[in-house]
Amino acid sequence: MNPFYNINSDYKSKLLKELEAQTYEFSKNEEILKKIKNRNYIGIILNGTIQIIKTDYNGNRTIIEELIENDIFGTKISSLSNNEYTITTKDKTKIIIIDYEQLIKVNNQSTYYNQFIKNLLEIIINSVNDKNDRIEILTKKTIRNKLLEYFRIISTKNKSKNIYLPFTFTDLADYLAIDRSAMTRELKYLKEEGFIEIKNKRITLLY
Amino acid sequence: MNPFYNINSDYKSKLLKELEAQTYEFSKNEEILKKIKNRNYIGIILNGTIQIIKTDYNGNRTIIEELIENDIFGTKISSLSNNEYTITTKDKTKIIIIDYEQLIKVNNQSTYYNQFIKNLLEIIINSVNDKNDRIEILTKKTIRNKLLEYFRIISTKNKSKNIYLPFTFTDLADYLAIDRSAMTRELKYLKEEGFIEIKNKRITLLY
DNA sequence: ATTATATTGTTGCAATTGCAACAAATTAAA
DNA sequence: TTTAATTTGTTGCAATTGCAACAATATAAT
Repeated sequence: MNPFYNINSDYKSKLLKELEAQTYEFSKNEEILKKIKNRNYIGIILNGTIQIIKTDYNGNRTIIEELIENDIFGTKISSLSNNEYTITTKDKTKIIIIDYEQLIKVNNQSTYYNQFIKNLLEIIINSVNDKNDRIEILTKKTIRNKLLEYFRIISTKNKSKNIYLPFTFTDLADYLAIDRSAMTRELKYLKEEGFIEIKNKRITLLY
Repeated sequence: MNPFYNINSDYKSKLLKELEAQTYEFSKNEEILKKIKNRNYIGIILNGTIQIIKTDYNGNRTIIEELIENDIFGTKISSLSNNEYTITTKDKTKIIIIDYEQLIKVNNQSTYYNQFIKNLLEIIINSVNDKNDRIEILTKKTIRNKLLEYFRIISTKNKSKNIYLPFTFTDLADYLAIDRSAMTRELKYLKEEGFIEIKNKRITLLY
């Protein structure tokens, strides 16, 4: 869903001006937004891809989420107040930053403002779904069950037995919060037992 | 935050009527809402406590979340379309159910409606925070680190070294998605090593 | 107050996992 | 196209964990 759905471009400009929204552009593999960490903000991705990455004191890297065009993120939405987190672009990326207090506290009764709030509500409700999926996976106790749950969710979402990994296997292990080599081992067993087939980044479910 | 913040009781009634909201009352330990599972809804807890509980095919029970007055839940917000999930009351509980499509699709430009949407937005943004915390914990690899992360989050939230468990140890194990007996063992080690002190449901951090 | 139910504590053991340390293969950069 | 960097595959081994099966407490119900 587009955050500016049902808002024409004149009103969109007006809205962004009223909210004192800032537009930023970043190139590939840039770590962004280190500066505004102490403010409470909501960000909207106009185009490109970002990853929210966590690196703990041991150096363990975990991909918290990968976001694309029209996804939103922000201090409250993505645990970004914690400074173990970084936001990194995967492509050339353009974003908009809106101050959260400004967004909520402003008393604007215009149609375009109300429509915008409603759009944000829909987007966030959908993003909560993704977090629930992640929790669903992480609560599985074995590596095998985490993998199968991950496959099930993607397969259901795309109505296909073919799963195209949106990132590397290394990243997948981070996402599932498991050891990479142990994951590779388990994938091998799943192949040997005839549950799946793997060709590069495409995994096919045979059940 | 109250979902009806800044909406007086006349407008509140009007709003709920326009949205065809349903009010339900349940007694303690009732499993609720089995009937409306195929509709997409948002629920608001007026008073009481509910738990969203998941029981998988192995019979493993996991508390997904515990919600109280003014919290909201719903199909998209809480993975409730999956029928491994149940909602159970912990106390006498009163809730309101609003049809999601009705809420979003209706074209109502009244102030109270817009205020309500805005309130829901704020509530959901805050609830996303809780899910992030849960993910934070679940991505820790050892039982010890899961426990310490859980303690850290509660302690930070309440600005206190004393943590009062909001549920039983059995439930805590479910919440952390770990084996209960293994958790008890790890808590014993943490006590022996002088990191924590436990008295009934109060855990004191000694570091 | 007695009984029934639920929670907590404990422990041995097998299974699973993370870790470390590589080699092989793939992808990106110079 | 050669070199560098990253990703993938593999395996032994030690550490962690889940599981099962209880006993001991604590809480709730009659």
